[in-house]
Amino acid sequence: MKHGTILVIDDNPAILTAVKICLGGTFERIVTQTSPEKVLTTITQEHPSAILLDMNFTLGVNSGQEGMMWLSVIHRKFPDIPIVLVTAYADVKLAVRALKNGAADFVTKPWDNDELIRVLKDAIDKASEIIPLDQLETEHVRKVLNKCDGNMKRAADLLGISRQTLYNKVKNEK
Amino acid sequence: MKHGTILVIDDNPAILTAVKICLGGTFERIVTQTSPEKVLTTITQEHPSAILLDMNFTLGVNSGQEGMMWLSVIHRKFPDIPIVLVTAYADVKLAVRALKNGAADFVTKPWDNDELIRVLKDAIDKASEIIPLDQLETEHVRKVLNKCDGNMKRAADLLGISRQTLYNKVKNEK
DNA sequence: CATGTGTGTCTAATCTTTTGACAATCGTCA
DNA sequence: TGACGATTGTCAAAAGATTAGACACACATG
Repeated sequence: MKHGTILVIDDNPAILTAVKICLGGTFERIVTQTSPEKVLTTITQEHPSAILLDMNFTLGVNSGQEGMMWLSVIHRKFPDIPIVLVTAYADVKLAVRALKNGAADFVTKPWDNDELIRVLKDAIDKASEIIPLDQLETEHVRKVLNKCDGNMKRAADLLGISRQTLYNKVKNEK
Repeated sequence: MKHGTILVIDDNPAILTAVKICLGGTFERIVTQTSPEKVLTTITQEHPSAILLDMNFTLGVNSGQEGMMWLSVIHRKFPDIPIVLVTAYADVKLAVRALKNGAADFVTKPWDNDELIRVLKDAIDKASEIIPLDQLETEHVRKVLNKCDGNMKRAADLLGISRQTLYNKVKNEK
């Protein structure tokens, strides 16, 4: 089964062509763009399942700052769309910062085609996981209870529920 | 105010000494260990607020596999303790894999002392954030509703609640 | 235009949460 | 040790949320 639309942003048309060929067999639709300027509009129109974003657009500037900035802009506006960053200038600090800023993954040029496909698929799969409300609640309750060393009164306060409610929840989940 | 205990694991005693001096002024207690073998026991005893974990322990093996393996082991057992990885062999792929496996951050040797302190503080702060239950719920509901393009029936199904309940929730949160 | 799907609304029964209370337990500090 | 403060386990009654089921209505699609 083919996975949704991928939006690819890179200032090099040759790269865009290569990506289209590489991803065309796996994904339903590949939308490309050579500049990130209008990216928010494109996203609204195309509803991509994932975004592949290059990090350098100004000739001679290879710091990745631009990519990082667009990552933030897109991620703030569309937190549910996974963004995979791409750069030719591998840099550990940059990669770490990107992931901590919400990037789904970080790939260096030149990439391995199969790897790129896998990375995008993984990112989409992860982003489309849906957790039932009660499971989310149970997990969070356990976590907070842990942080409070089992002190139910304090945990209940922090969770914003009454002590008895927390008491019942942990009793039922056991 | 001094932040809790830091557990540092590195096979080089000189590094451990340097870390102790570097972190001693900022954190309450620095516990060190030259091998990750007994780390789970140490964690149970010391309840560290964060862990600083070197990635290479076998002489001549610098792939970082060992650190990655211990990251997984510790993270599975203590998902609430932030783990900062340290390596002398900077490698983008490795850093990305580490963060995706649950590492809180990734630092390369030689590090900047102030940066190391900041990274650990950030990691601890982030890990000790506690979100009230209703906020968590509201955010998750919005996210799922988004993914379902506003289709309440489907969203309610996926969330494991009735359509009416979801209807009331979104009405109240508006 | 007929059909299927989802919305907005209502009701009555059921379950959950809350507030407040009280004795029992636990740690700690004098 | 003894007293104190904080937390737990438990209960009850009132208030609130969730549920299934129903029904008319809107809306897209064939």
